[in-house]
Amino acid sequence: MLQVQVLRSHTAEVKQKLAKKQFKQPELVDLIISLDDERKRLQNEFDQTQAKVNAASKEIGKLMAQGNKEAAEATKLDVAGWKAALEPLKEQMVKVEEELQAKLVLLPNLPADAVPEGKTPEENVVVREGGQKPALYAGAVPHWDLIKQYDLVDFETGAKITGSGFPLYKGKGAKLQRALIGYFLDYNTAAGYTEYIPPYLVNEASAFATGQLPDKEGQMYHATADNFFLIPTAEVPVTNIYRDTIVKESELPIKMTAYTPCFRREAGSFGKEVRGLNRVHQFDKVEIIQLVKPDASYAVLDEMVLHVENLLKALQLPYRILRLCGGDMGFTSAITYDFEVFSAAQERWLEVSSVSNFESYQTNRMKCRYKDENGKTQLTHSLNGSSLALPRIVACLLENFQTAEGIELPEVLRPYFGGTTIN
RNA sequence: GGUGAGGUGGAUGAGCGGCUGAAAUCAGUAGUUUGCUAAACUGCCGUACGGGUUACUCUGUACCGCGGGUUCGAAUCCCGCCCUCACCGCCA
Repeated sequence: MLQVQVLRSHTAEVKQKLAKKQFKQPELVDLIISLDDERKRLQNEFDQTQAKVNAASKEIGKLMAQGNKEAAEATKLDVAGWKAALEPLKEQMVKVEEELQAKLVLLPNLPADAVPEGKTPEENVVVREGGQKPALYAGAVPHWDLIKQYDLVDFETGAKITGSGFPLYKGKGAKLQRALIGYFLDYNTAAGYTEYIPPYLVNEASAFATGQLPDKEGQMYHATADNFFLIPTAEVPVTNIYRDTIVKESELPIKMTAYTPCFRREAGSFGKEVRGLNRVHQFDKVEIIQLVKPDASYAVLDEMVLHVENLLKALQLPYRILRLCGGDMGFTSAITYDFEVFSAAQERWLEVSSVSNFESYQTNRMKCRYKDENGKTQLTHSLNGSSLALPRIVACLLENFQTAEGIELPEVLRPYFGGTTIN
């Protein structure tokens, strides 16, 4: 979340940036500042009264030790009076603080200057394209047909076991998943990312820290008996490794990668858009995450974009990189690049990665800080990106590399797949 | 799941109603000295939110797993919860 201090010192600028993100309640900023004023006032009054109580309590101890019982009893009466005053103060303080917090989490992150103006996905800006769109042979079909033809994924049985959107990978389909995960992780660790296998369920505090709560609970599966949430992305458990920590400056940047299944309820959409592997409730993804010094975060963002781009190049997939406009960005992000690959048989661009800089928005919630060279404690910046999400990569691989004889996998995957062709 | 023990600052670990925001040791850090692939000595060394100054300093409050309670006063007593460890049970 945003820091109240920033709202205070750059009020007009904050409102202007919120508008770029299509945020419609600029008056919240003023409300938050006035709530914070009230909070300070109450705390000041509370602290001063509490200080009197503390001083008197010490005095009582001394008087008792001297055997001056009368004076001690008299002082107790004073204390009783102050304590009576403290109670309503405390109540108000808690109330104001809760309200302040409740309002503060409603403010999305501020967009970076480089973020284009715009409301809808149509206004996203294509930064660059790469790779070659393949010329498919005459018999080419969409991936859902290929999946049937080669018996790679059994959606019907997945639906029987759980529900629609829970694919059952099978045979070479399952092996391809494993190959991709292995390749992606090796690619990431070679670039200096430390591999993790995190828990796939998280508690409320973790879901809050990365911004899934309070307002995206509808997106997550909720294990109510224990109040755990199934992770929608590895970002949640992995970023939370550093919740409530102060790291040394020398430890930065912290680079982490993890494969996890991801669970998303994705309520409300259907049809061709979600056919086959285009959109599912459970999917596999390898994520990269960095915690860095604030002044480094934009260079790191570029580095991560390049990292993902090179991965797509290695897979020989036609791709394009979009800079999302203010209205299409996520709530917690300061700037986001989406990566799309061209699924040749569907003739559609499919999103396979999203790389974002969150600046200090997540780390402020998480209380992830570092000590700078002056010994001052500062928030780190956090970034993450998919490297990569599997289902749409699979869809694209199947469609783009199909031949009459089978699917000829790109070079880099062959050692992991243990073969060259799906047939 | 059952039983028992325990959760104190970066680590180990003392304190078990007021002198404790917290001993000691280690680690860290700044310096002094001797000198050499290091040792000795000295200082500093938690976080958050305030006040005041806004440069350093100064000052208030809160925090000893979390939340409540008792008390003039709680790390210290009581209750609930969470977590860790050990043993048993069950199990991939």
